[in-house]
Amino acid sequence: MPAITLPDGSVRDYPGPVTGTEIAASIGPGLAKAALAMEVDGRMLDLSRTLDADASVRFITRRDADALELIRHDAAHVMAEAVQALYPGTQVTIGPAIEGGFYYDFFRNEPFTPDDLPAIEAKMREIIAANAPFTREVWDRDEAIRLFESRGERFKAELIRDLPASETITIYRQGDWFDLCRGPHLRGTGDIGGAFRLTKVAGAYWRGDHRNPMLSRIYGTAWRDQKELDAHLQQLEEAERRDHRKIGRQMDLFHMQEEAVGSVFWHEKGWRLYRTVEAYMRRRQEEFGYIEVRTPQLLDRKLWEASGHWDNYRSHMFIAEVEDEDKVLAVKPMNCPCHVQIFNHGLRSYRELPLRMAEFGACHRYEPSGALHGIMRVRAFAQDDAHIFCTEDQIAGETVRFVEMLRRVYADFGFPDFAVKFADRPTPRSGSDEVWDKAEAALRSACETAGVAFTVNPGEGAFYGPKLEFVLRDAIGRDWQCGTLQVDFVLPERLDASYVTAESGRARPVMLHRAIVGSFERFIGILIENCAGRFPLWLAPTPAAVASIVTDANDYAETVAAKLKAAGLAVVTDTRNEKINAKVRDLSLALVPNILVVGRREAEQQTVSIRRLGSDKQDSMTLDEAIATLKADATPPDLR
RNA sequence: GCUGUCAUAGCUCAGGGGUAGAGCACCUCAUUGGUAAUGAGGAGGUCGAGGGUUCAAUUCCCUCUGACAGCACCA
Repeated sequence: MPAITLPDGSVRDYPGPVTGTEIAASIGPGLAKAALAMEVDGRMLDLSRTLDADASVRFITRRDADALELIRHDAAHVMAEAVQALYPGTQVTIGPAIEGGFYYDFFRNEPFTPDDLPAIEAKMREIIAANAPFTREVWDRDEAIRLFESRGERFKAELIRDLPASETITIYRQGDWFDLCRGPHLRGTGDIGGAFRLTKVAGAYWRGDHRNPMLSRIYGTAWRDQKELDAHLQQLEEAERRDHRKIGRQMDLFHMQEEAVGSVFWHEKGWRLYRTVEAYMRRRQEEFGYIEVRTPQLLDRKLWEASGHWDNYRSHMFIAEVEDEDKVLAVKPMNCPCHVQIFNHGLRSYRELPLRMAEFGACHRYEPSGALHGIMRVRAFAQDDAHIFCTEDQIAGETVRFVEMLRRVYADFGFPDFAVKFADRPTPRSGSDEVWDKAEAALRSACETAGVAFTVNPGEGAFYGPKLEFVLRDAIGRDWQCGTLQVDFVLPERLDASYVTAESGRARPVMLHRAIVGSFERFIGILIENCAGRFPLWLAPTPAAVASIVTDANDYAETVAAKLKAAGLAVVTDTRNEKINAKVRDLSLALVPNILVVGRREAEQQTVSIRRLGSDKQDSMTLDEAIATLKADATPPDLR
C-alpha cells in the first residue's frame, strides 16, 4: 500500500503497486497529459516505472528545467536511430546530454561531414513525428553483451563489460531501435518536440583517450520550445560578435601570421592596452608588497632537469642550440626555477620571509597546434607571475592576502564574480605522498582562513603541488580560468632553496606560485570579449577622437588633440575631407568611446561637442571642462 | 597531435579547366558639408606553398603550411 507524498505535502494512498502514469492520472487529466517523467525521492525515473513503497514524487513537465536534460538525452537517442537508419554499419557508442544540447559518438570508417546533417535531422523529425514510446527492459549482463556483439556493436559490448557488477543493465527501446541506457527517458519520441538542431560534426577519442580510435561525433542543440532555441542561437551569434580575433582586427589591436605561429604582433593600440593592464598590475603588486625581477629567456637544460620540468614537459619546450658550444638551452616555459636562482643567490634569512617575487617575463611553450586559439592560447606569452617564498606558518596569511588582491583586481577589470576550484594531486607527480598530504592540508586550511569556498577538481593539480583555480564569469555568462595559487614543497627541495632560521639553522621555504590575470595575452582577449570592444575609458586604446566639421576647424581640432595628449589621453584627430556624418559613423564603428566634434562655432568659443559611443546625444562644454572630465574618467581605478 | 572543414585584393565575400570579380578600405580630383556612408575617377591579385594530370590548372588530384570547430593537451 504505497503512500505517495507530493511536493505540496499532500499524501495519496494507493491500494497496490502503482506506476507514475497512473499516479499522474489519479491526480488529474491535466497532469496526466503534461507529466513527462518523475522524480522519486530525488531520483529521476521514467513515468512507466512502478512504485511499490512509500515515496515522495514530483512530476516533471515541460515547464521544469529538468525536462531539458531528458529532451536532450532523448534527442541523442533519436539521432543515433536516424544515423543507423541512414548509414548502416555505423556503430553507436555514447550519446549524453550536455550543456546546451547533446552529442552522440559514432564509429564509422568514413566520418560524417556537415553535409550529412540535413538528412539526419530530417530523419530525426520523422522519428519524433512517429512518437514511438520509450520502453525500459532489464537485461542479464551476458545476454546484453551477446545481443550487442551479435549486431556488431563492439563498443557497446565493451561498455557493458566495464560496468560495475552492481549496475542493473537496462535497454531502452523506441520503435524497432534500442540502446543500452541507464535512462530515464520521456514517454515517447514525440515529447522531444521540434526545438532542436544539429550543429556540427567533430572527431572525439573513444573514452576521451588520445590512444584510442577516433570516433565521429555529431553535436546538436535542443530546447523546450522554439523561443528557447532562438535565444540560444542568438547567444551564439552574440559570442561570435564579441570574438576577440574579429574585434582585434576591427580595432587594429594586433595580428598574427604564419611566420610566428602562436605569437602576437601587437599593434600600437593593442600594445597601449597591454601596457595599461601591465602598469596597473605592477602598481597593485607594489601595493601588496611584491618585488619585481627579470630573469633570462634561455637556460641550460640542466636547470630544467633539476626542476623536473625536463621530465614532465620536455616535448613542450623550445630548444636552442649553438654551433660552437656543446650545450642545450631551453627557452623558458615558466619563471619559477629562475626565481629560485635569485632566492638562492646569497644567504636568505627567515626575516626576509615572506619574500614575494614577481616577474612579467615572456615565456614560450610549444603548445599543440590544435590548442592555439587567437591570443587566448598562444606559444609566447607573459604572465603576472610571482612566487612567494615563505614558511609553512605563513601559507594561510599569504593566501588571505592574495585573495584580497585578486578580488580587487577582478573587480577593477569588471569581473565582480568568480568561483574557486581546488585541484588536488595528479598522476604522475613529483614529491612523496606525505609531502602532498601536507601541501593539500595547508592549502585547505588556508582557504578556510581566507573564507574561500571551493569545489574540488580531482587530479588536476600541478606536478609539484595542489592548486586553487580562480574562474571568473564574463558579461555573457562564460567562465574563464585566470588566477591560480599553488602550494609547492617540491621545487624548493629539488633546487635546494633554504634560509637561515632564527636559531641559526637551515630550513626550506615553501613556494607559492600565483597569478591573477594569468597570461596577459589571454586576459586581454577576455577583456575584449567581455566588453565587446567597448572598453571602460581607462582601458580604451583610443579614449577619444577629435573630428572637425569643416577645414577651417582643423587647426582647432589639432589644438584640442594636443591639449588632450598633454593631459595624458591618447587621442586621434579626424580631419579627413569627409562630412561629419561619415566621421561619426567611422569613429563609432571603430568603437571610439568619445567623439569630440569641433566646427567653427567651437573654435570661436573654445568649446567641444562630445558625443559618447552608444548615444546619439551631444554634450557641449568648454575645452577645459572636457579635458577634466575625460581625464577623470580615464584614470585607472586604483588611482582614483 | 587527432578528426573534419576551409584558404581568391588590406577587410567581407562571389566565381569557375581557356591566366579573375563586387562592396568596403586605400589614392587622386571636385565638394566645406553640424553628429552613423557626398560624388566622380584611379590603383590594387604568382587565386596559401610545392608537385601531378591536361594542349591549357586559380579551378581536378596529391603533399605541405596555416586558419576555423571539436577532441586530446594546458607546468
